[in-house]
Amino acid sequence: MGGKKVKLAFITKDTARKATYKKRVKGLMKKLNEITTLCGIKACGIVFNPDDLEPQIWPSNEGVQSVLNQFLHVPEFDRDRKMLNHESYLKEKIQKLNEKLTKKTKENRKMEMTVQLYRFLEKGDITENLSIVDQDDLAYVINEKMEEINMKMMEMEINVQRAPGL
Amino acid sequence: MGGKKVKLAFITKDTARKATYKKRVKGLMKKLNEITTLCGIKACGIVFNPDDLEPQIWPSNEGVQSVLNQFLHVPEFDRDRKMLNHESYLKEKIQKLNEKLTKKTKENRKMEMTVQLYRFLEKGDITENLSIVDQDDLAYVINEKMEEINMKMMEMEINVQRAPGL
DNA sequence: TTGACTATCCTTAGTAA
DNA sequence: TTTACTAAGGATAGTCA
Repeated sequence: MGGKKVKLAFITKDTARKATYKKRVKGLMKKLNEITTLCGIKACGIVFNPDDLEPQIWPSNEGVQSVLNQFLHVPEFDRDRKMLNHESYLKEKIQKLNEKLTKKTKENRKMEMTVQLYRFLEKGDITENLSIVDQDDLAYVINEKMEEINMKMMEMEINVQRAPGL
Repeated sequence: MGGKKVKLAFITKDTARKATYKKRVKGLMKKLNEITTLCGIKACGIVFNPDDLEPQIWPSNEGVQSVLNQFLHVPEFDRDRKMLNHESYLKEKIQKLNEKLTKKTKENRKMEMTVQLYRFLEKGDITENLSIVDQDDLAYVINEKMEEINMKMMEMEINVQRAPGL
């Protein structure tokens, strides 16, 4: 029935460890969002999961911005180009480029989702909550909504990273 | 007594906010430590506190660095390239090599991005980018960057199409 | 200011569907 | 595999020393 005390040690059982990882990453991100909101500060976290190869980064603002920074760098092109005169190497390069393209496309889709969420934040579904007239309550509802959206974004990122074939 | 439910909103009272900050940062770092141990992964957290000037980092700077260094130790690209001297060997093994190189390049690029993120967070453009807190500005920046990304993608497609004819 | 206390709320390990 | 549940342990807001 859950809730047992857990020894602070590596969980050897694979399924249990992964389940714990998922739950705790989610919890961590929530905590980060909370301290960010409550204390009006900036914070971020990075988790390197060997199973995913790709680090998980949060929260939203800095996360998005740093992701964008990464997009701006497309390294390795010039360095590799000199190898293109060898035919087999050329084919290999094409393969690499295609893979890069695929990856970029997927990342781009992820970005689009993020942008959509931010637009949703901007314009706001506040009209849903027309019954609320008190300003404090309204601000609170908005905050909760933002939290909800942030959590959804983070969950989406998890799902995207997990997607087979990425 | 304590334990009251707290609204997720900026704590305006100075002393209360600082007290909460202190407690929650401690809690966060503990959580980070736990997930690191339990799941056998690497993680780090950075909290920027305007009052402190120095960001709170877990684990230590050196710890974060060493974490990243681990990932930087991907096998050398040049070492594998030497095998390409003998064309016959290359043709025999080209398929395997393609896969191997592609995989390593991907890993390498991911790590480069990670390092960029770390640098971005640690020293770099934090102050620059922190100025963007307004949602409108953020959305605008995102849109701008997405255009740049699309341009890059187009460039990449052109390169891919050109390559076979070179 | 810090540290200790503790009622109350929160997180989550284990389980089951 | 994910989702839902919940007992139990954990985190912490308010308070006092």
